[in-house]
Amino acid sequence: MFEFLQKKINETINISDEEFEYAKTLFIPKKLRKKRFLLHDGDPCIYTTFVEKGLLRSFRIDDKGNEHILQFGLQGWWVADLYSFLTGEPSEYNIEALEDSELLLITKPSWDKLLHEVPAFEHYFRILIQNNLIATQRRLMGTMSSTAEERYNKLLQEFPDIAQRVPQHMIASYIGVTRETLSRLRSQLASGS
Amino acid sequence: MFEFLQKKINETINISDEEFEYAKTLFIPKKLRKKRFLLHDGDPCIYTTFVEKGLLRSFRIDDKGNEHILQFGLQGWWVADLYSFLTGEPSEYNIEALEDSELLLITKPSWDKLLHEVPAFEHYFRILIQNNLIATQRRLMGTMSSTAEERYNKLLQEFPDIAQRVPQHMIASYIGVTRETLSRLRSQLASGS
DNA sequence: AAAAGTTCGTGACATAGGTCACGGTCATTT
DNA sequence: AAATGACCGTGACCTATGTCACGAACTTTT
Repeated sequence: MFEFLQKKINETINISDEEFEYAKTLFIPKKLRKKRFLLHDGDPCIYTTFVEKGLLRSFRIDDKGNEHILQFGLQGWWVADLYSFLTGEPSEYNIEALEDSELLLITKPSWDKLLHEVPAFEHYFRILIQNNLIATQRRLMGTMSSTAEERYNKLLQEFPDIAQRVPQHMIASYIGVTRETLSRLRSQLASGS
Repeated sequence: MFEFLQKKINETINISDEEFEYAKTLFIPKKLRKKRFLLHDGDPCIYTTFVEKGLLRSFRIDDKGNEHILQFGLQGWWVADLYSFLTGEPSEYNIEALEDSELLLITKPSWDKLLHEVPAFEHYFRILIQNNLIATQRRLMGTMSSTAEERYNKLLQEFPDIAQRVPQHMIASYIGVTRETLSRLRSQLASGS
């Protein structure tokens, strides 16, 4: 159950076996079936989640009822609504399993404890968040300077198998267009080249 | 020269006077006059910058020659191209002073030293980056779900005096529209309400 | 196997925002 | 004081993308 977490953490920091054994006691394993929700908007996001297996998505529903995907959570990724997790405020996001998934949950109090008692974890999460910030900044600049087609290609490059694993309308809502626009774009790409 | 830095840091963490005195030795004070560049794209971003006074902007120029502003750096803010700073790769961003500014620069080696030797700074930067990530995620979702007018109003709300301090075309390139669109939007707002 | 829901394509049309071009004002430089 | 360049508004037109509507294929449920 903890294999992937250990592997991922060891990619960035060095921790002793005892430290990892301690960390393990703070996580709550959970299986989540496809189409089930881990978080509904309006509720506070009380866990940060590590994806051991499966696939999650976090998304927002805007005033007009349109979905916008913030993140796909593949194996080895962390998923949460950070703001709600840190403040306890109601979340504006939903988190849903797109495949049967195996998750490791950690609550805010446990997370605080972990970061405080094992400084290597503070270091680990700093780097994790840092990389996430870089990626999010890139995506932001991409939405401002690239066409839908360029954003689509960039997504396929980053997540080569995502197009096979999730429905097209979710890909559309990740790159920030309607499903119709993506559909036309794809048929152009198929014929054009 | 270090008043604002100390104030800002004390807002999030508790550090002793000795720790701050040590930190001070790692920063390089620099005055940068209006329109001067701290970083040109193509060069590596060798400093992370704290704005003691003045105003910076970091921006990218895309393939078509259009500018896109990633960040306005007001007093008390940190500015850098994080990716380039961390990896040493050439930056795709420019950093320019929009007003005569007083800055505190820290190099990557000094920054690493600081975070390693004073754990409170690791904690401080984790929280800083975390808040930055939350803000960037919000801006990303905003560009996908809001109109140009909504994004403009949101910017004015967040930085009430920015409209007086920077030219309109930079505000346009921050919210992701052309200067013409912003100009029309503003004249609508002026007449409409 | 039938029914219901989900996914995807596509046509007709609407619209927000981009592009190009011009002119006027103001600040900065010489 | 003249000249140059930055800044901003605005008209005419263009284009990418959104909206609405319909139908077909496929999947899941009963």
